[in-house]
Amino acid sequence: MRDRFDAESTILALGALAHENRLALFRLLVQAGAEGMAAGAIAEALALPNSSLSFHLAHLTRAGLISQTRQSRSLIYTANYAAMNALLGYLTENCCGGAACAPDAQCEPTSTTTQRNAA
Amino acid sequence: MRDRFDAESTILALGALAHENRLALFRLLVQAGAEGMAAGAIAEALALPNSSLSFHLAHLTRAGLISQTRQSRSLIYTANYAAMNALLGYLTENCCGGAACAPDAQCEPTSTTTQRNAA
DNA sequence: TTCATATTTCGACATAAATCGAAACGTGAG
DNA sequence: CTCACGTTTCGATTTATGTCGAAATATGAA
Repeated sequence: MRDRFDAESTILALGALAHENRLALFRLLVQAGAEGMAAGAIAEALALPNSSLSFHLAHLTRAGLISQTRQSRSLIYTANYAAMNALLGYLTENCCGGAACAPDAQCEPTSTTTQRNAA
Repeated sequence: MRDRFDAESTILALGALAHENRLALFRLLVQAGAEGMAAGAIAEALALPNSSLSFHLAHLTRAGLISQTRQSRSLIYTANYAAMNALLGYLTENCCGGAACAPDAQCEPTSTTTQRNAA
């Protein structure tokens, strides 16, 4: 994943997060850390019908904020911290005058297992 | 302006910024600093019809990201740095696991005149 | 192969967002 | 008062987004 966003990627990411269910979904995946969560577990946690959830997952994926890996029958989704950092980077650099802003907000997964974020 | 955002304000602000014209508009106002810009000047800079611009200005205002003051016949719009900081604060605190994030991105207007941001 | 499970895609619908000309509004000048 | 100016609101239209059941796809088990 690229670690800098341009205006277009930024709009895509902002739009992806600018929705009640998707913001909650992304936060859930952030909490879940590097292990991620299966679609079914997410649907249950957020009390969403599978088809609706799938729609939102696709939206966040398109924006590069989350990614997918298959684990047997389940599809595991994980938050993409690099993309989140890129988004914050763009906002602080381009929407705060560039001047008096904190250089870069840097975020890392609260990794609980052995796997690390290979984005 | 409140200096912490909750999920709802965050969604509103994200949605406001998640649009080509509005992101450009907000950036323009950030560059303009504390002096702000008149609606007409913005319309010209962004090459937008007045009515379209007005729609976007209202959207950003509703989200608390910009504010309005009258100066004779003109309406002057200025970026609301406090709101931007609140947004960044929410994102770093709630969407980065809270843990390994930079404490708070803090942004200040690149004030060129004597007035300061009284938000 | 046949079946159950996990998840996505499709289709139909409802709702919200964006666009922009024309008309209305507020403000100051003559 | 009347007029010009800067800006917003209105109205009509187009386009995009969100929702969710039902059907389709992919994986693994028996």
